[in-house]
Amino acid sequence: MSKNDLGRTQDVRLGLLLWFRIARFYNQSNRLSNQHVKKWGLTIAQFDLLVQVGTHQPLSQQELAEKLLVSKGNITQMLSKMEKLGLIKRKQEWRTKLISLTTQGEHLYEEVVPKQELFQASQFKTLDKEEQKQLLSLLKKLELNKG
Amino acid sequence: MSKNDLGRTQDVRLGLLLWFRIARFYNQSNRLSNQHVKKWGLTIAQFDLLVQVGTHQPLSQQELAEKLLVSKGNITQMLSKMEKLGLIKRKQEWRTKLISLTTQGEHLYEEVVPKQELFQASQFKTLDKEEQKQLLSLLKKLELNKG
DNA sequence: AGTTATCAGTTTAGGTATAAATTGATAGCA
DNA sequence: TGCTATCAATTTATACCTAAACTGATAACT
Repeated sequence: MSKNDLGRTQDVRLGLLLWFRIARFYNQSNRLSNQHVKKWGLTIAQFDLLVQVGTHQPLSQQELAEKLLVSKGNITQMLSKMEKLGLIKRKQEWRTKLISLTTQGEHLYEEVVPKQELFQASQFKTLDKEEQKQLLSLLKKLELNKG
Repeated sequence: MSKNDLGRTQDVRLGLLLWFRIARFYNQSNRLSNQHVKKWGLTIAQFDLLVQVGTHQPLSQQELAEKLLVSKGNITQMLSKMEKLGLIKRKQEWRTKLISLTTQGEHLYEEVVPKQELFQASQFKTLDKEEQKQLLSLLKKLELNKG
């Protein structure tokens, strides 16, 4: 194995380690968050949807899918469920359906969102403010990958 | 709002931003990886399982669940599928079942794993080596949260 | 031997997600 | 008017994942 190959192998290993750490943190954090919002009968996916609708209402299903980074099909399914739960409502407007919170949805929003956000943020408490900023800037740089 | 509250609000916001960035990167990376391993008829979950079995065989389903950070029930389901595909085999050994790759599984492993690992690692290419190490150390610190 | 605890794996029920094909409505042009 | 493009949302088929209850086998103690 040449010196160059060795270098590349180590780069791959570092990349894999990074990937593994991120996946591990993400999954664990998700599990914890799920347990947390269960108190209000919600799942994390439903909570995220509640936040986006509450923050940007009214908005189309298309927009919602983009904000939540999921497929349109997924949105259709989740909205059906949350419509049944009485948390959101759909209103046909030309070709699109505008989504907004019901009164009940608004109440839940006010009740849960601040608490869950606090909880979410607390998962980074082992890092001080400087480290958090550093992490954020590295993550931003990572996203340049997209194009 | 007091000066103190303002500070706390900003901490929460930073935490939320971090969470959002990580989720975004994780989901996107997963999607891309899924597209990549599809060439070999695999999904990312199946690929991950293939890697763990290939690296640690023979191992029990319990151990496999721990390595992959998923539930035992999930392992049961995935193994049934991959057994049908002829990639892995189970062997009852006392109370546990020992999992290992079939010949076909071995072949696929040799074929796919190096390529996919290269692909996985390449997702961090917008960071230089120093930045990658920095990111890794921040992520490690994050994991202390667990206990 | 008989009772109880423990533990690996399975089952069940339900939530989340995708890709790909389809529907149905609007828009724009021949 | 009629044809075609387009586009939001839905449907379909499939995969992943969990929590919680259950099964069945071994261990371990009296």
